[in-house]
Amino acid sequence: MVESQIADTVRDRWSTLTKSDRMVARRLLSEYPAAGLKTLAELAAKAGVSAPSVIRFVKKLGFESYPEFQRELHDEIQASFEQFAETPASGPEVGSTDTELAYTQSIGKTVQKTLDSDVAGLATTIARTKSSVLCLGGRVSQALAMIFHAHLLRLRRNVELVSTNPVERAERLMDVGRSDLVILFDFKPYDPTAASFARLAAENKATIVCFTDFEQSPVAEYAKHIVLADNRVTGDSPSLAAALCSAEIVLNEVRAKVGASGRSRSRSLSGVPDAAMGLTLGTGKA
Amino acid sequence: MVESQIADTVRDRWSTLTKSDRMVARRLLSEYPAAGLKTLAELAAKAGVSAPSVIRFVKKLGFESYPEFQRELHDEIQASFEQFAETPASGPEVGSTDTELAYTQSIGKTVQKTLDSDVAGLATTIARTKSSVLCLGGRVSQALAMIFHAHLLRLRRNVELVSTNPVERAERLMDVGRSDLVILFDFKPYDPTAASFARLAAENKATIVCFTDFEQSPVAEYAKHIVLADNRVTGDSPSLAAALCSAEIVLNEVRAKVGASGRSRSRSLSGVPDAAMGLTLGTGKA
DNA sequence: GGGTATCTGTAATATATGTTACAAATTCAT
DNA sequence: ATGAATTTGTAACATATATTACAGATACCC
Repeated sequence: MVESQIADTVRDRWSTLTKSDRMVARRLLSEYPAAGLKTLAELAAKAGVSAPSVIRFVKKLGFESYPEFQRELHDEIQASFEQFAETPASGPEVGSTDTELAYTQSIGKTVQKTLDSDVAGLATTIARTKSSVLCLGGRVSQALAMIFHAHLLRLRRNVELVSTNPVERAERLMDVGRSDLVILFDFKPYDPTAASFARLAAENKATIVCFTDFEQSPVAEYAKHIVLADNRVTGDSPSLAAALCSAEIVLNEVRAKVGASGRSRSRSLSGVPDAAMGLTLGTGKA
Repeated sequence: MVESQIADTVRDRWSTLTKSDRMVARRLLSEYPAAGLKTLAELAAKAGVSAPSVIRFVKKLGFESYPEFQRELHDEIQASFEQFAETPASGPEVGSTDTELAYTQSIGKTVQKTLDSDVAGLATTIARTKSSVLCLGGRVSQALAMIFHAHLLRLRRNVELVSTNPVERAERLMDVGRSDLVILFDFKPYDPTAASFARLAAENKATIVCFTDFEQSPVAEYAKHIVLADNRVTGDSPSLAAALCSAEIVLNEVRAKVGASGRSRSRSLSGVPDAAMGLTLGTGKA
């Protein structure tokens, strides 16, 4: 299926969108493409913003006017329909037969998407050692936060893994401020705790980074940077493999940014018992 | 293919349509569905008829008005998109970047290897509810153990995540016996704690399962089942993405084995957690 | 904390849109 | 062919729509 050009543009420019823009974007993506076919006033009402905000949104995406935006959308829909009409009735069944293909496609899509997004900007933000970094995730995705934390620890200081314990989270939240960078991993089924944490952290002016799936966790609304990963590999159960890939890509970018300073830091840690993680070991033996 | 309700209606009523009606119908079907998304005047012009003719046409199809006709069309398009969203991307390797290729190849190799091994036998072992299951990993790979544990918890009972704390591990070890299943995740650089744990558990006649990389952790020596995953994606840093894939594949196999009984268990767990978290975190200042 | 810049909603406005009424054109039966 | 029935286009109209200008609100930066 053709990747949606407009939807992609929205996701790409996410970091440049204002609060109202994002409300519109969220509504548009969550009911794509039908939401964009409605009238200006209707879309505005559904998104919970005023009509001019929608106009500003579409103009920011590069369209001259709302009607022009709709024309583009029509073309896109038409293209999708025509493409699908050609497709023979083969291959909708993915999961059970060819797991390998499902995985490689999912990961391929995710990696491509991650590289297309503003990884460099995100890496710069993360590499900024003046801020403190807090890593946390949902019930399952906390594991990703753990991995991210473990690696980032070797690249910069002031990196912290926030416990899954709600009480500890609430306590930690009291000290979150402007100079903090909150990195959240939240995949469907979304964790309400994560959303609460993000909201309150955002109210305290912290910078939010969100790793989530294409459906986008509610956390994404508060996020300055969003990293998307496909989590639907087979029909069975959501996968975090692609998410881990995108996290690793970001980490590699941060590693490149940090460069020499990070390497010396890594060396200084290497004497700690059983803490070696081979970040600088390359292909050598342990 | 999706069945278009509106297009079908048009074809059904073809015999009742007048000359102008048919001009509109032909135009609509030949550029379906985009033609119906345009304004009344535009569709009329394209069809070569007057605006009122289009109105009469849609009313004849059973719609109250032209806007209502469009709303129906929107719903239909939305339904189609949601259905298509689940189909995989067509091109497996087109315009691939180096990173993307590295990941897809690594994962492809891993998945293939995992499927070739005795996943079914491993899944049967894991699904055997009489035994207790202990999940644990190394410094970083503990995260994989967490994910595995979180998912397995929904499929069977007596699943436990062993802390990374060496003291707690030693304590837990005292109760490990013949009926226990120890699932270890250990990737380079290998965690000596994991190896010790495996050795002692093996001495106590526990069954060992080991997820590791191609070089094979020392833990593999004691293992009844070994699941291998490639961890060298780029030169930068070892990756756990492929390992996660293999873990997910095993989990899916267990899920298939467990079947109905696990599903009811999953349902009973779904509402429980996070209720208190919402109370703790959700009542912040506005 | 005060000043600046940015964002957002309200209200006014010109335009476009769908609809209706009616008359001209076409079709069909006799 | 002629009149009745049906179909179609023109023009007027009320409404809805997208857009602009402006001012209040908010966020940001020294």
